[in-house]
Amino acid sequence: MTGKQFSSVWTRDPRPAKSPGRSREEIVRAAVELLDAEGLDGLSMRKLGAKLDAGATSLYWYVANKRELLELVYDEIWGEMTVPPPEETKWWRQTAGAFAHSMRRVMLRHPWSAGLIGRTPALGPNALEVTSRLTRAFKGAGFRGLEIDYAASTLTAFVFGTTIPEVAYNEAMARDPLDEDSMREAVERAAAAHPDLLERMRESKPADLRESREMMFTFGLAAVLDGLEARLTA
Amino acid sequence: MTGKQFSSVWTRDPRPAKSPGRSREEIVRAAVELLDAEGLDGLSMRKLGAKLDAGATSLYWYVANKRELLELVYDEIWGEMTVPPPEETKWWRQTAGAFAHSMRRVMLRHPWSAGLIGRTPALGPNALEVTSRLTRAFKGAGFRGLEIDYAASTLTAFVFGTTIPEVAYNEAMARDPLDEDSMREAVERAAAAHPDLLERMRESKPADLRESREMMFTFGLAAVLDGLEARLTA
DNA sequence: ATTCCACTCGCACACTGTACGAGGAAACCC
DNA sequence: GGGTTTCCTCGTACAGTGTGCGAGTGGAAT
Repeated sequence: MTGKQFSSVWTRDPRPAKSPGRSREEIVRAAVELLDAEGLDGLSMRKLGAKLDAGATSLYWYVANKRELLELVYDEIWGEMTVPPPEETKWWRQTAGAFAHSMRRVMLRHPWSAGLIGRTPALGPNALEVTSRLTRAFKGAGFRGLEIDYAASTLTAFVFGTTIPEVAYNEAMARDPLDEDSMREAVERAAAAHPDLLERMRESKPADLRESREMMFTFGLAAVLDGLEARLTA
Repeated sequence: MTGKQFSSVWTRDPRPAKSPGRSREEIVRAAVELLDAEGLDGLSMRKLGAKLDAGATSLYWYVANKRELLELVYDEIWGEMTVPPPEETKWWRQTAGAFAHSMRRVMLRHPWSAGLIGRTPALGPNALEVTSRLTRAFKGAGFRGLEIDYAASTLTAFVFGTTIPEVAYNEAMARDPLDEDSMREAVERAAAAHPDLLERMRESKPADLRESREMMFTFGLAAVLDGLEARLTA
């Protein structure tokens, strides 16, 4: 009553798509390819049109605007996440952990997704399926009422809160590769006034960056799951 | 050796700023005002110039490019976070919790910061000060070596992983206010095939959104801190 | 008086999302 | 057959973006 109607791609019915000319699926597929190749900023309606041998504005027949296109593409991401059906899993931590790792891997595989997650409404069928499984897993764990949502939110918040900086670093590095040494030196200079930070930096070798992130992730994940479990017995 | 030099605003020396005409501080202050008023997309060099009675390209004397400007305003955000010096705090959870709440409040106060956190290198003096205090707090808690970093990262990942969706929702709502009922109905229709999700939705009243978020945050924060504490005694 | 430096800024370029409306092509009805 | 309607494509245009370039200005130092 107070505002205008909520609108999303998932709200409206899609175009009938009778003729086999172009279709939403085709457009979304091309968009994902473009995004994988050139990142979120690399996706423009003109480029996407060109990739499909179409005029830029032709796409607007299938999609109301770019935001809607992104909503569609966003749901593809959720489709790539593998969450074992909680009913077939003995331990809820197994479901939750599998989801967390899968979500992180998907984000690293499609770095542009980091710019969408959390900012785009996740109402597509794939997103709902994942959310449903997660909900069932936490319910099966023993959470009740709102705490089911809280627990699920806490887990996903950790995953993408951790992964966004990773992705950002990767992307920046891919855009223009930086000299590791000069970077390290610059950071050390900036942190000169903070001996504790310098100490921390010296202890983390730059070589094992990939492995170090993996360790960081499993450490944090274990902590989050432990913390959730603690909330159960309380 | 393998790439080019790392460059950041914090790497280079700022302009001498002799004449009292314009200065970095003034520009950054105006940029923050503009960002608060119009959001991240609302900040353009032309608008910022106009606000300062200057041509758009005049700003490029003080700042190499827009990214550098954003690095500068980004550090302002860190400056607004209040972290009690860990040496004066009895319990590390107090420091960590205060930081978490403060970070969230700052993000809610400056919604545009959500688009910067995690994507922009946090090398400004304010960011370093906060990081240093956090490091000291976790060290004081008993963490050793890399786990100090892991613990701190886990905490901040949770905070901004949780807060980004909040901010995104607020911003979308501010941009064009939506009818709560139509939104709810749309979501219910989308989730029609998932009875567990419908059940969850019906249980959460829309009225107490603000309070519900607060509860969600304290729930998740407690879980994360518990989980970290568990890692200590292991 | 001349040179130099710190600074300002207009113009231009290539790019963005998308509103609009003119067209084509095929499918339907009489 | 002709006429009308529906689906679909796309050229053009508009208002905006970051920023490279080079010309210009005012004051201070020589």
